[in-house]
Amino acid sequence: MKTNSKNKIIIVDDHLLFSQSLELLIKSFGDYEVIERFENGKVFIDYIEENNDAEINLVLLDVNMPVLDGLSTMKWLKDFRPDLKVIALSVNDDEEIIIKMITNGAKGYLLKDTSPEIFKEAIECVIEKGFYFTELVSGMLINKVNSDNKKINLKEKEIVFIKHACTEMTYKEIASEMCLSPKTIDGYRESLFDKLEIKTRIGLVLYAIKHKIVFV
Amino acid sequence: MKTNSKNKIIIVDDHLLFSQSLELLIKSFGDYEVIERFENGKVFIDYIEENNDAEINLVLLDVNMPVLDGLSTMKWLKDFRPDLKVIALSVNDDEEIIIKMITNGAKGYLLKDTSPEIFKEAIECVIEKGFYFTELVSGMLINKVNSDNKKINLKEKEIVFIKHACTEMTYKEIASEMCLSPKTIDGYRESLFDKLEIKTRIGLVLYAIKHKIVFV
DNA sequence: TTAAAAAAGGGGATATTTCCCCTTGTCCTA
DNA sequence: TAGGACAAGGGGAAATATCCCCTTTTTTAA
Repeated sequence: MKTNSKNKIIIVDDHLLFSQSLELLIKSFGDYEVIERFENGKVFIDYIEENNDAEINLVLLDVNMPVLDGLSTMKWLKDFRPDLKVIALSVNDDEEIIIKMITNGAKGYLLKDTSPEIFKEAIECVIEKGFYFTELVSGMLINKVNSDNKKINLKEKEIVFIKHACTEMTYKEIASEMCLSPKTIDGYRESLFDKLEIKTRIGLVLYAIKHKIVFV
Repeated sequence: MKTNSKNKIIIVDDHLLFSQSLELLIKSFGDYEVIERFENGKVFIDYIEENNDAEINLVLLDVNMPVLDGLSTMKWLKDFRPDLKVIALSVNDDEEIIIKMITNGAKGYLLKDTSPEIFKEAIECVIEKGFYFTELVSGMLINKVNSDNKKINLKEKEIVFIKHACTEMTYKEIASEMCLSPKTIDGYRESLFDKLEIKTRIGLVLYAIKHKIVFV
C-alpha cells in the first residue's frame, strides 16, 4: 500500500560533512526525506533495535566507518533485518569488499564520485525495483562467478608464517619463533611460492600487503 | 573593499555526490555562494588560468583526487596564485600529507568527518582571519618542528632503485635494468640500509610501501 | 681553493634464500 | 584396507643477498 507520504531514508556515514550535505541533496530531489542520520554502524543498529517498527524505505550505508564498519553492519542486517533495502556507498572500488557487501544483501553499490543524477536514479531503482547495479559492479559479479574456482585459501599456520616473512627476520629466526624446524618453514615457503605463483620472498611480502594479510 | 555580496567559494572534489551536496550545505549557511565546482585539480587550474581576475574568497580543495591531486594543485597555487585562500579537505589524517599541504600554503585542513558547525566556523575564520587549524593539525605542526632535524631525503636514483627492489627482480637484474654495475647497486642498497636503519631487502620493501614510494 | 662528500665501481667472504628430491608418520576416504 | 593427501622434517647444492674494506673521479661546501 503506497501512501502519498515521502520515501523515508536513513544515512549511515561517519563523514558528517558528507552526510549532512547529502541530506540536503536528497531533499532537493523532492520525493524523499532523510528521517535519521548515524555516524557508524553501532548507533544505527541500536536505533533499529529500539525502533523495530519504524518505516524505512532505504538505507544509505557507508563502507568505511569507525566503531562498526559497513560490512559488519551489513552482516547484522542480513541476519536480523533482511527486509531493509541498502545501498552501499564507498570511495573505493575494491572488488573484495564490493562482492562481500552484495553477497551480504546490499541492493546497490555506489562510489562517492557518482553523479547526483545517477545517484537519484539508483535510489529510485532500488526503492521500486529492488536493486541497482552499475556496470562496474555487474562486471565484478560476472568476473567473480567466472573465477570462483581457483580460489586460494591459506591455512592458519601459513598466515602466521606470512606475517613473519613480512619482517626482517630470517627464516631460521621465524622457525624458532614458530617452534618449527627451519626445514618445515622452508616447506611452507616453497608451497606458498607455488600456490601464489611467486618466486621470491619479496613477492610474498607484496602479496601479503595487497591481500591485507599484513598492514603497513 | 568589501561589497555586500556573498563570499565566493570554489569546491574541487572528485566525489560528485559530496561536492554537489556540500554546495547545498554551504548555501544553507547564508553568507556564501559556490561559484564553481571542479572534479580534479587539472580542470580547476585550467579555470583559474582563464579567469585570472575572478573574485574568489575561498577554495575547498580535496586531497585525494584523480588526474591532478590536492597536493600537486596546492603546489601550483603556491607558485602562481598564493593569494587564494585554500582549506584542504580529506578523509585521512596522514601527518605527512597534512604537513605538506600546509607548508604549501593551505590555510586550513579539515577531515571530512568534521561537523557542519566546525566547518562553518573554519570557513568564516579563514576568510576573516586568514587561517584555521584544528587541534589535530596544530599538534602535528608542533610535533613537526620538534623533529625536523633527522629528515631523510632520497635522491632520484635511489627512488628508482627502491621501486625496482620492490619487485621480484634480483639485484643483478636491477643493475642491468638501470644500466649500472651490480656493485653500484650494492652500494645503493648498503647506503639505504644504513640511512633507513634497516637490515634486509624486506625492510626496504616495507619502508617503500609505508612511505608511498611504491604502491600495492 | 682545498678538503670533504658523493657517485660509480671492485674484491672477496659469509649468510640467507631458493630449489629439488627424499623420509616418516597421520589421518581420511573410496 | 590400500592408496592418497598432508604435515613435519632432512640433505645438499646453487643462486642471491649482505657485509666490509678498497680505488677513482666528480661535486660540493667551507
